[in-house]
Amino acid sequence: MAECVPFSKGEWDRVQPLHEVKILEKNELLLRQGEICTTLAFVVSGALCQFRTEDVDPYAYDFSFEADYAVDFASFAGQKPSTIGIRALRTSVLVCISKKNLDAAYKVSPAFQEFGRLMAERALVYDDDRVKSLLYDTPEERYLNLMERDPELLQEIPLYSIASYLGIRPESLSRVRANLNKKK
Amino acid sequence: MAECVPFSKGEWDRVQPLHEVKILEKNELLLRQGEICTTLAFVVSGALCQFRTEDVDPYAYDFSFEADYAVDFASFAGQKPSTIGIRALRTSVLVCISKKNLDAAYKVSPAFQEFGRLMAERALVYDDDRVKSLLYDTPEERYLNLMERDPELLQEIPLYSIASYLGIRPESLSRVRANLNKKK
DNA sequence: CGCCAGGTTGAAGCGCTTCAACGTCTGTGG
DNA sequence: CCACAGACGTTGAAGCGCTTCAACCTGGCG
Repeated sequence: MAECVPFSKGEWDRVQPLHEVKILEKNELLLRQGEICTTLAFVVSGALCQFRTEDVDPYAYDFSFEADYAVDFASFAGQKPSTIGIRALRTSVLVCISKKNLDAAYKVSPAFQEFGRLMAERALVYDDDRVKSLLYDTPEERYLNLMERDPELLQEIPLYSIASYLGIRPESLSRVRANLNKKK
Repeated sequence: MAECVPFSKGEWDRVQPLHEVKILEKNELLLRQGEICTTLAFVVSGALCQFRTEDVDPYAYDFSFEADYAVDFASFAGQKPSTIGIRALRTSVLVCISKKNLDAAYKVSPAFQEFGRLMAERALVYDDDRVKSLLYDTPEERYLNLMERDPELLQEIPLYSIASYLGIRPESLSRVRANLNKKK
């Protein structure tokens, strides 16, 4: 975490205690849909998914893998009710910081400001890609891209969650996969 | 610009000269697709659109209205060729800062760091909404939302650009609109 | 064993696309 | 001033891809 930004020793000592390590078992919730998201979680290991419960099937809106952040940012930044929940797909180790502590960290550490900016920018590039992918790529292409990003995912979470991330129905994903098998 | 972040007088004096005001006439390009995006532009007035030229029709990927930023962020941050172009939809007044100057500004001003972070976070919430909208909303709903955000847009840019922003073909948008007229 | 969750497959339906024709408006040149 | 061309939008008809609904299969588990 500290490698990419030049923290001074003093800064790091003040900022580090504001964090908290949290371990989530598989299927445990980091955030319940409708609650205010008070915690920003950095995924040290494991994987989480953000989902909506309105729909019949648990609807996966996004995944967070190692070195990603897991958060409903709109809820966290604006301190308003979240529109999604967050659940651990596997046992996951998180480094968490509360909204209050994060604001405090930003106050005492310019380097942490920079770090926060870089993280937001990285997330921005990711979201940008996702928008492009939803606009321009076929479900099959989106599926192949996701598999490339995390091949193990397939072994651990139901296909209907993957389908919802891709923006299609489970049955359609099933056919996409059948098609890919035929091609090979 | 300075209102939302506590710039000290000295900081602001050092950062302000790094910016440059630019005026773009209608249809003038801020960025040509394939070039490296070297400039971050804040839209003081006017409107721009980000588009791809691969497609037959100019494909609008996103719009930038007043108080938005116009930039291919992936290209700007990574200094690699852009996948989109940026064009003025109307005569637009921009406050620009180059990648080099922005990095310099971040170095001399912690308040500017914070400002940058807040801007990235705002863009993040926007992109997040867009992803949700593409996943969950119908083209008709997306159309109504866009019209609410900038009703004048309709008068100034071709419908086929709006269609591509929504992720549908011009003919489909035409039918959506015909449908809405019938309903009223 | 029997149940249930997850996945696949088939058939029908629907929404967006594709292609083609036509309408309208605007600008341009004879 | 009219004629014509080109850009933009609309409309119709056919096609295709994803959805919907229903049936069925499989593996895990009480």
